[in-house]
Amino acid sequence: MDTETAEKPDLAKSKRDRILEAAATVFCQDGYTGASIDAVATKAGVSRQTIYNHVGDKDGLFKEVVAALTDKSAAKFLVLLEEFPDKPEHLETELTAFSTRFLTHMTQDKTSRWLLRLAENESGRYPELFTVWRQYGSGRKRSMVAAQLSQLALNGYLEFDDAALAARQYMALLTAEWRAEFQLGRFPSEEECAGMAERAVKTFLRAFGRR
Amino acid sequence: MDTETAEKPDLAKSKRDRILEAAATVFCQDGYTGASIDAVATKAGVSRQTIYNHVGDKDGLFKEVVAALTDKSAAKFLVLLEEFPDKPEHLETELTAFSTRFLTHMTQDKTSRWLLRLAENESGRYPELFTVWRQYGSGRKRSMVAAQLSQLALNGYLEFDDAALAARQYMALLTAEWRAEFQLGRFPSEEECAGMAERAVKTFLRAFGRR
DNA sequence: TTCAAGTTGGACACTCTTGTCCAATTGGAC
DNA sequence: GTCCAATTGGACAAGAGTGTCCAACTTGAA
Repeated sequence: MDTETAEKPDLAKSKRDRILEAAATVFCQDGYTGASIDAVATKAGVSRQTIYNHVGDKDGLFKEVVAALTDKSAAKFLVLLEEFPDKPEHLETELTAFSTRFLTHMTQDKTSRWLLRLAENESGRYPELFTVWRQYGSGRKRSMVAAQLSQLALNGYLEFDDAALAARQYMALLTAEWRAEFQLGRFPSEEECAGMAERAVKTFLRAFGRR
Repeated sequence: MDTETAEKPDLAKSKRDRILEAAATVFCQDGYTGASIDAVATKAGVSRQTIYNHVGDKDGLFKEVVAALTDKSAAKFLVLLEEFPDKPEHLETELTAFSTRFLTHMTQDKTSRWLLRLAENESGRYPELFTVWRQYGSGRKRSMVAAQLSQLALNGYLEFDDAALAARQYMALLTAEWRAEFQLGRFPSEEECAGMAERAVKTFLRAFGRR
């Protein structure tokens, strides 16, 4: 109360979690070089030494953060994917509903946004980071989406030659407006996500829907 | 010859240009915080003091770089846009040809790639940088593309409700594969750009081409 | 030649960061 | 209460970066 830290020590969580969470924020905000261990320490409400005890050095901290975020994000996406429509009654409606949840997750979920930012920003410094992210993160997601789209095609809802390409284009359309407009600090509300998803799905179905 | 600098002092250019060019490279590679004036100086083949004489301080250097890149990129795009098909004989062929050049420019031209990277990475530190870039850079380009697409629609080649949305989705489709696959250091060859452009245009026309 | 402007490299003070060390403190298990 | 491990805060050396100062040097023009 008397200290000036308006941060969120957020007790109840383990020190380790608090460190990783704070580190994710700081890394994403300031980049690898700009991030200071001290900033992480104060944000986590922890002494600097404790961080060194847990993760060794700055590199270790960074890698732990990426690993943790990757796992978390993958788990969440798996849950999300279960709602992908199999044999929809109204394809457009149901695909839009799924897309809305997907986009909301990508844009609002801290984990996903952090990971995306880290992968895009620090890929120069950590080439393997981009590779891993592409393989386990976006790549894995895309191939899962491709599988779902294939099923829809098999069931006669869609028409395309290349499922992987369709999945890529689906995701590009879904994030088109977000990338152009929001990207920076602010991020879209759920209503805005719904609008973007609706417009993306409409175009996607114009291209790939059964004629 | 006897020095170990494998860099490119690139005489003949004015000192100022060499400084800005080197600074662009370093800023994009290492980010704002990670970039050091010394690195810029040696890369430009110039003494550190000279940089301070020209641009004041690090902030000034950064802003000069962004301004220079913005101007350069805008000028190049204007030239490029003149080749956008007005009344094409074969829409798909001609739109693909333009898209190939557009994508090649975006992915291979150092200026564009640097600017895109800077805008995406440093928008946290310089919110107005993202704003300016969106307004004069990507936003301006998109609205020009939208105008061209409107003309095609008016001439009976395309069908859509919202030209701005169509332009956004066009650009998203165009860059879909690049964002997913390349992004990092490596960038696509002209043949790869042609392939990506072809696939993007095909989908775009499936969605918006005259039935 | 002489002058002036630009340039150079080196030295400098200052700040910030990393990573280490350590003595003091805490807090839970027994 | 006692013990033990984790934690804390502070001090510290080493390194890197910024921005300033300045004396020496180029270079082209008057």
